[in-house]
Amino acid sequence: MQSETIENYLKTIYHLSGGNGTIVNNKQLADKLNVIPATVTEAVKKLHDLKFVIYEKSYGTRLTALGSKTALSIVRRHRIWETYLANELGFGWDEVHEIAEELEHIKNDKLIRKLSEKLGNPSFDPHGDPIPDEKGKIQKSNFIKLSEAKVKYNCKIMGVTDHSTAFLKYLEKHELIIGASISIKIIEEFDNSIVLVCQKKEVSISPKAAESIIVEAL
Amino acid sequence: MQSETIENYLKTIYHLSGGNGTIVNNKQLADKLNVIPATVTEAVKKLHDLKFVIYEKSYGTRLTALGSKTALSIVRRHRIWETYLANELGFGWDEVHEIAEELEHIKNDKLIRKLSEKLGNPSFDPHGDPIPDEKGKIQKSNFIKLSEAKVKYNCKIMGVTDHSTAFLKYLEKHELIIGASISIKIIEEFDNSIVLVCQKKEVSISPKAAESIIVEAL
DNA sequence: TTATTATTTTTGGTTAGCCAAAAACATTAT
DNA sequence: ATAATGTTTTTGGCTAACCAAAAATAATAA
Ligand SMILES: [Mn+2]
Ligand SMILES: [Mn+2]
Ligand SMILES: [Mn+2]
Ligand SMILES: [Mn+2]
Repeated sequence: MQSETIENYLKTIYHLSGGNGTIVNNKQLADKLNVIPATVTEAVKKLHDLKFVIYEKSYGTRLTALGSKTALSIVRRHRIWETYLANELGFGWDEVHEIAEELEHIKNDKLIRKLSEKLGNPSFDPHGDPIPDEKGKIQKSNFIKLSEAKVKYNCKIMGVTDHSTAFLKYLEKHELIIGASISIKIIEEFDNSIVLVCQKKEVSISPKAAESIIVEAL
Repeated sequence: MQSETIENYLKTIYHLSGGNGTIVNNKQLADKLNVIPATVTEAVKKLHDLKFVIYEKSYGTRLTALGSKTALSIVRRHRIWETYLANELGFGWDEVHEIAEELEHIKNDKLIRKLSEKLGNPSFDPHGDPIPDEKGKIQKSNFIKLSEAKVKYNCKIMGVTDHSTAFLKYLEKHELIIGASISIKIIEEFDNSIVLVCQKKEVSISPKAAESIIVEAL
């Protein structure tokens, strides 16, 4: 079985490559995993030997089919746990990521299946991220970034791409939570800030924040 | 924070010493932890340096107050998870131990508190073992081994001391589950086997099995 | 008490994961 | 094209956990 370290590498490569097989470089991995690039060099060599990635010296690393499948199963475990912690145990969406970061490494298929069933086999986690199914298939959506929405659009908040506590707390304060309906009132010409209505209240959102909010245009 | 290895040592020392501060020797630990005695020697030296145990060379090891407190919190996590897996996710009592063996190492007090609350702060796990509270206090009971029960006793099954799948499956087959009411019909003179009635059916139990069943005499 | 057996410790060695510093490559700017 | 900068690799070294084999202790049997 893979170690926790290997699993964290695979998951990180998966995320950095944006889900498709894009090449990832050592610096990016080193930054995300809080190790120095020399450590990454060693690690990706090993992952290559284990057939999880193709590592081309001084160039970069990409997942093989095996690596991709493995990464997806870790992502699945992570997001099932996040959903479980939020929906069944009442944790806030800003708290679940950290705990899931540990729980994701428990390798027991039956456990994940039972959790998933209890949750009604959800396709999205509390941040709106898709949960791969047992085969690794991800339900794809036609969601857009809030920053791409136009004036007068009516949208539903489906997720966030920034998982920081600060950001999530900020959203909560304005009741900008998953599932909330919003309508775009104004997009300021000079700075692209967005004025929208949510729960009958007007809120102004910076373009930076709008970049991190995922919505479905209705 | 303590590593998983250290936690497993502490928990094992706790169990081998029977909960009180009895001295444990290297051979016992080596057997339980599936390592060789030389490895244990190194480990207990380290645990001593960390103030978790008192290790006396060539003699044995016992938990300090700190070690005991730490061990108790691991036991608590283990048993809360076991209860959760059994009661909320529908795992069999023969399946929960193995999974809890991993889950017990997730150190998040809030998580354990939430799980415990959801379960109604139980005092006993699916095997009838007591769950220490946050302070490490164990609710003590006046349970006896079934092998100590006398003829005509009416009892309630409260736990088991053998957690093997084989044994638990055997009990299930005879509907000898936690909470079941039984009455002792006969205790055979020549081999101490016990004939009892459970769910209106007569069952004969070997003295070895009776040693591993914990009951409350009513 | 001496011999035998069991347990414990010491010593030397391994592997996984990490870092620091220096050297080798690549990329970008001038 | 050359210099400056950024990235990657190499080399040497570290710690936590493990094992094997040999030496030292302790416990038990003769
Ligand atoms: Mn992780
Ligand atoms: Mn998520
Ligand atoms: Mn464990
Ligand atoms: Mn138990």
